[in-house]
Amino acid sequence: MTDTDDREQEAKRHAERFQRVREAHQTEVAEDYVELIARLIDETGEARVVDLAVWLGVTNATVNNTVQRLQRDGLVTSKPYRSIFLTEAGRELAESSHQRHILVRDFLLALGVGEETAEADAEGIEHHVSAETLTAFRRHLKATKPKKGN
Amino acid sequence: MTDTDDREQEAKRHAERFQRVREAHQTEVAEDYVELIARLIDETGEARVVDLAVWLGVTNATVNNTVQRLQRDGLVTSKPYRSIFLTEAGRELAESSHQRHILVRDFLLALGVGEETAEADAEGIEHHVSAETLTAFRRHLKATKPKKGN
DNA sequence: ACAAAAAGTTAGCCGTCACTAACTTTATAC
DNA sequence: GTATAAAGTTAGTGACGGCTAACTTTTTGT
Repeated sequence: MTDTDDREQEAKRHAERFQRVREAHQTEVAEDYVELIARLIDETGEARVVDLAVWLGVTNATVNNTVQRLQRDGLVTSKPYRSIFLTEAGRELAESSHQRHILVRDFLLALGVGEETAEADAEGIEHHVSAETLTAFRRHLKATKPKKGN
Repeated sequence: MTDTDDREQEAKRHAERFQRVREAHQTEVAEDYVELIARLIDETGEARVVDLAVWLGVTNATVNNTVQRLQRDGLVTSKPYRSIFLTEAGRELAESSHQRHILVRDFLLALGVGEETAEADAEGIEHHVSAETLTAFRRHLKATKPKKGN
């Protein structure tokens, strides 16, 4: 029954891929929030609920809920009616998410995708790119981009 | 106050990107299901709840709920205790999802990403790739892949 | 300094997508 | 042809991520 075994193995691998996608979904929101919080702090000095709401296109109430979850999960700290800060873990997650984001975006740009589309697609894609694929992106950028240094 | 206006515009664009990602999320599950249903029908003659459950790595009960939603949304038909069929709309969605899936996968393979990683990443990425980016992927494949017909 | 506006919070709601447990229906194996 | 196994269904639960409405706190403008 090697055929059956093969089929079962394939189903198993298929299922594992889907489980990985589901897991990625659970961290997406957290990554988007900390990335934006880091940016707002960097550019404006602080991250407020109302700014996150505007930049994410959701209501204040939604931001509040999410920030509480992030706090529960040790990514941010905030006291009532005050602005939001990143913990060390939050800062690290923000930094790695940001690096990945710009790599994906730059890769799409290098492929000839337009600015706004690259930015938009990167937002969705970045959460689903493995380390191996990121490496491939980097390799491609190095191979094609060097406009000056060649 | 052009600075403020610029900032507002940027925030607005940012928010729109996130809204697009959120919309994509709502269709992801539907796409994964119809794609798999089409495949199972093609390869085994029918799509049963238990097979979907195994291939997706979820329980029968979860598949049942989702299939009912898909039926409500006009993508599949099924009678109690019987196998699942695609509607015309479901078939079309399955076909376009499949095309997109193999394009993304082949693109990753062409970049030098390994088989299993390409397959896994494609599963997550495919739902977030715009038509423009797909075109860029196709262009890249044509430019690099032509092993025979050149 | 105080009224009005802005920001933040809380409560309650809803849909999605998971789960388990208990049940019914269909298929299978004598 | 009936008992058992497999498949499918239903009911109830829970987390997440969104919403509105009502409320409180802070900020702002005069």
